[in-house]
Amino acid sequence: MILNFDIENFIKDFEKSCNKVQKKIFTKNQVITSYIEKRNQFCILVSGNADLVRYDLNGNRTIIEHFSKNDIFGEVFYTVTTNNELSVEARDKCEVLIYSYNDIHTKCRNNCKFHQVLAEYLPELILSKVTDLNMRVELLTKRSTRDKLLGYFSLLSTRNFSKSITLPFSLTDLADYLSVDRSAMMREIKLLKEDGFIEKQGNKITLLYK
Amino acid sequence: MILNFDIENFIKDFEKSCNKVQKKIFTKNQVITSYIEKRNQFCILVSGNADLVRYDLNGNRTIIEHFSKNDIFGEVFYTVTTNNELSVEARDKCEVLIYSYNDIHTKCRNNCKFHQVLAEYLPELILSKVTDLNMRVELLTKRSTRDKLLGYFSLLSTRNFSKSITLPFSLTDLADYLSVDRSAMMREIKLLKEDGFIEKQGNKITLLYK
DNA sequence: GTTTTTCTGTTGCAAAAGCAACAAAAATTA
DNA sequence: TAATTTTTGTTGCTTTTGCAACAGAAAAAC
Repeated sequence: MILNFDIENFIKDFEKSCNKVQKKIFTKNQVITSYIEKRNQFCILVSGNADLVRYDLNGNRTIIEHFSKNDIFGEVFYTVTTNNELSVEARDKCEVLIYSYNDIHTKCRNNCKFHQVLAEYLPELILSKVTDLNMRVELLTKRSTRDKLLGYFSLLSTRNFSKSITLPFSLTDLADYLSVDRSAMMREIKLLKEDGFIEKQGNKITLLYK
Repeated sequence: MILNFDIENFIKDFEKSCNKVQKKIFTKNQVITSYIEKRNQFCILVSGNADLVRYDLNGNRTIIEHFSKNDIFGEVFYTVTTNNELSVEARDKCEVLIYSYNDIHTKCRNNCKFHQVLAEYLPELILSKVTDLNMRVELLTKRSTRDKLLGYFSLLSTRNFSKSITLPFSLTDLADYLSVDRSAMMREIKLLKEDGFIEKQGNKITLLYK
């Protein structure tokens, strides 16, 4: 997430100014949080990578969202229904700020600097999440696996200002992210190579089209 | 969208206090706005229904989002890429507030009441959009047409506190919203009836499960 | 009230995607 | 470094979905 302010510096300066905010460190594969109804947890990922994951009744795993530095998550953003088992899993070492977002109008009792600054930047943080989610919807509404793959690749390409991209996660995870069967996706990647759309070595992909 | 404040009253009181805000009325099938890069339009739907629609190169139409009273939209929320043709179309008579969201920190020069109140409620408005989008992602990541349909039906059912629901749009639109082929969706609805999951008369559906 | 348009419901066939299973490669852990 | 686990790549077969086309119903326009 690209922001106009440096969240890391902001945190360094203020994290100790409010005792309602917790900073926690998680290691790879640890569950950072599970989404539980009626709790208003709000988290900021200060460093590392994490995924919001759902396991459905058929055993399918879906990566609902992928989080990297500066991304925000937590059940404030989610209407939790009982048929979902949602949790945020650390992909690598993660530093996370956790606090409860009860009401934007209720200022922190301490009237601390942390909450003041956060309140100021909150709209931008959340707005940035909205644009992320809209891109996600854009991707998921593509009708075919091929279009999902090409859409995802060009998204990364645009972000990195380069025709060469490095996938931020494994192909297994990519399938769970695009919500398609892994083997079917692998087949489609092979066809994309054969049809001259892409070149691929490991998790590095070069776009040959447009 | 369910909010803690009444946007309609808010608008009645303040809409004339700021000359940068426009109120426009649209009739059925009119294009309210097209998403164009680098313009920061922000819109509030005061009344009526509208859809954010994309037409892809294969002629497929997708309803990216469905908007009703109090929903917000505009390209501030969207990273517009050139391969998308996105526009918001009025489903019926729509009252829309339109203004430019350049920077949350830049206060309106007039220092008007409108912008003051809006700035206060903006986080809530946007937050509510995030939860909407998350539900949309939840739905779109379902693997089969059947699961998408059942997921959508239970969503409406939960919202209305009733096992009987009335679809907010036509079946043709529903297919475009779930991003599936209409005839395939109709077949699946038939199977859901035959399997005793639902009952259907017109656009009213009764859930028989759970 | 008639015409025109849109929507619903259905079907046969084609194409795409899912499933299952396996071997090889790579990465991780012991 | 060896053993174990995870990931990648592949394929044959099955199921699901998409496409195209059409008729009747419903809604909208005239």
